[in-house]
Amino acid sequence: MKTERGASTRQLLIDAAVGVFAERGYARATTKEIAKAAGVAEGTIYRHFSDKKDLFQAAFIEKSSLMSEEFVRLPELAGRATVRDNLERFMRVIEDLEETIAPLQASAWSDADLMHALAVPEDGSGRAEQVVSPLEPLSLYIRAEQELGRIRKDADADRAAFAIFSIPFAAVMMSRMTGATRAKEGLKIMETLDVVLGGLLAIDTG
Amino acid sequence: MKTERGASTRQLLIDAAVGVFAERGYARATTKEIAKAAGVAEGTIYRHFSDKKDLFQAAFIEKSSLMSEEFVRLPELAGRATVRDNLERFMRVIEDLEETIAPLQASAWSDADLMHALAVPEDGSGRAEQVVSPLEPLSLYIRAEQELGRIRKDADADRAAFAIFSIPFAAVMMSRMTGATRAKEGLKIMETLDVVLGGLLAIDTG
Amino acid sequence: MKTERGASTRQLLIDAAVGVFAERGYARATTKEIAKAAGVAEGTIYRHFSDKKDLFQAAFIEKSSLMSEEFVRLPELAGRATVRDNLERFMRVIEDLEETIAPLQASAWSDADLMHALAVPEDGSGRAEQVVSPLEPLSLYIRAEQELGRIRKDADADRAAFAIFSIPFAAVMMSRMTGATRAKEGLKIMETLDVVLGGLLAIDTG
Amino acid sequence: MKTERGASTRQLLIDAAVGVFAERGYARATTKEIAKAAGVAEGTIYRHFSDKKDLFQAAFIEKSSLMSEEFVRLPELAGRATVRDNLERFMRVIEDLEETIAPLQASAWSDADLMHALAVPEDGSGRAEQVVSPLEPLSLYIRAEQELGRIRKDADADRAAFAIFSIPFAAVMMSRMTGATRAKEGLKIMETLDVVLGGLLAIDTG
DNA sequence: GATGAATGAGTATTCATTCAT
DNA sequence: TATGAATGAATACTCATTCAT
Repeated sequence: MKTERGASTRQLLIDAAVGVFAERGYARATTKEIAKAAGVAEGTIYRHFSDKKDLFQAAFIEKSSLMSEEFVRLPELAGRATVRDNLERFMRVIEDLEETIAPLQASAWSDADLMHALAVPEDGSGRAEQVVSPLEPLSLYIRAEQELGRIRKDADADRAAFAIFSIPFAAVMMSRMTGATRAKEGLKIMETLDVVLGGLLAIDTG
Repeated sequence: MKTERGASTRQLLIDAAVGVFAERGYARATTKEIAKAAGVAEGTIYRHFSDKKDLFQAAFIEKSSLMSEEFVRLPELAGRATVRDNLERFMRVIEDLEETIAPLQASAWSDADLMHALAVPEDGSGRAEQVVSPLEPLSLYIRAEQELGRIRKDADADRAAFAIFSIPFAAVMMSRMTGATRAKEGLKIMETLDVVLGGLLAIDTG
Repeated sequence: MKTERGASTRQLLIDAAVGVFAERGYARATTKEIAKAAGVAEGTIYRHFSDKKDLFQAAFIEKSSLMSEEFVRLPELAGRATVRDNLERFMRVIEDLEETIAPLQASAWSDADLMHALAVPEDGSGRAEQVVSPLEPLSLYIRAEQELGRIRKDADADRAAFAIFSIPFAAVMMSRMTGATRAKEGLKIMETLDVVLGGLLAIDTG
Repeated sequence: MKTERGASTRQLLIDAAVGVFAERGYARATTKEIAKAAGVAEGTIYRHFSDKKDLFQAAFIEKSSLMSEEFVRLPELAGRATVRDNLERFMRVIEDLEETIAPLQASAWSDADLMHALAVPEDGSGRAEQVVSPLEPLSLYIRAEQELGRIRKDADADRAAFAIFSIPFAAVMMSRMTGATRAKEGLKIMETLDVVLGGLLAIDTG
């Protein structure tokens, strides 16, 4: 689009789409409803996006990118404060991230084409590259702390990152699945983190 | 169902529905495809189920129940073999469980009515009650091992159960989301479990 | 379709389609109008035909086949009556044929896919084989008369067939193009035939 | 049009429209494509033409007129060169003419309004009158040659003109209908003309 | 005059559900 | 019970036309 008007309409549509896709899922979200939510005519969608899939993709990338910026800077925390505080920060961000993105991901769940579109954007613009997996910064952070001696060097950093990541990820997913609106509190993320930090096995020897 | 024939048709439909719903998601699964997979005519579905939603519900309960039986017996493992082996067994079962049920859950993700149907079955039979959360048996097992001294008594059993459960859960979810067909292997569940068993924090003092 | 009911519905649709396509052209003919003309619901079309193009094709083949049977037998006329009478018969049949088929052909005129579909039916049933070009029987007839000495042996039979065929073909086309409803009479087909039979060039020598 | 710029834009649009209408047919030609072909914005079309139909009409008249000029002068050939050469020239011109106009005519084929528009131009300028049927000049030419004794006087000139005209007309139409891109060559126009020139009937007596 | 974003009625097609057989 | 033809509301997408800039 070449005008400001067009650009803002595009944004209106993306915002509306995020809401409608998250609420209804990809298949049940209608272009009619999205257009209405954006306050434009249905046909207007197709001036800005080639089809519904393209709009979904744009909505997904938009939301992912917003989070990414904050995320990428988290490994800088290494060495500051305490490991526990830093990991809590990671988990909170992952929680927010998933809370926003998971509904969109899940809404695409069983559409093979859509899944593929999320992985490889059509226009080859490389915009998807900006979407950083939450695992990488976390892995980097853990490695940095291992260097600093605050995390056990015998732990596999990538596996540790996955173990940590899984907790808020599962928490968000489960709370949506069970329909709980505020399951987070009940999930006591910090106590769960403490289990991972301390380990489970009883130390046999004195 | 009053006749053998009717009962088996119903079962054929449920089995077919589980497969189709899991593969395509609720919205994209068509009654035509389900009927074809079951080897019956489309209209036959409506002799056994009031509508598509009802069929979905039956399929969901069916799968959930099947898994539950195996699951409920797992706590008996306490004290036998090693904690690590037993937890691996738990994780493998959770992996299988989620691989079957997660697609069904996710397919209902953003359909309010469908969500409600999963929580409160229409016929009031309470059959849904049979659907045991994977967390409870795991929690029971951990508590049992704590009694036996093989798991640290200062760990919160419920939180520990959630931490363990999250790993295969997230593994299955992520592999579906990224479209990976066999991401499980790459996820190295056992190494991840070891991280949780051993803990992350470096032990400061000698 | 497996029932009589289905078969007759299919025929109703083909008949309705022939009318609507001929009247409105392929692009302007709506499935809604065709369904209405057939007295069925719109969705019913898709139980019998995979899409609009398939319906068009069926309508086209239906009409073409009807004519073909009569056509193929015309070469048997060779040697009987007079050449002029026989060629008149050919021209009348071509006239009828084109009057029925031309509207359908023209309606597909600028749709490349549709054109292709007319040439090569999707199902590979070979039904299109039945659709005989009007040129071939005419060519056969001319050759037969050449053998019998009633048509000049130095004339190229295929070219002669095309020259004869062109007359009723152009007559029908032109009358539609100019919107004339009964241009045929004005076109005086027989007088035009006489021109071709007698030749145009003045015979130079005495 | 009052300015140079406006006039040339109008012409650009007409030229673009001729191409697009001929290629796609009226119904499938989009204003967007025509505007793009003309190198102007879509809205610009409506500065010069009241609607799509009006543009079509202008395109049709334009092409018809262009051809007419060349056509009208052809009867002057009478007496020069050979009848065969002159008629070949006629046929080639008719071929070109139909190749350009036939797609436009056919594209209007089954649109009653469009047909009417071709017959009676909206602006009442009478420009349509300029569109000469190809038959008239040909008929004039034949009559002239009959006077000169190079064409049989007993032939009906109007019918002879139609017989000649039908050949390239049918050739162009058939080649479009069968989708053949270069069917013309295969149609051997000259050999077909020779059939008409020489006549078909065997001359029985010496 | 020219632009191109916006419009919204219109279109082919899908699919859960009904019902006569 | 089972069938499968028929239904028609719903949906993504198109495109001629309008209009603010």
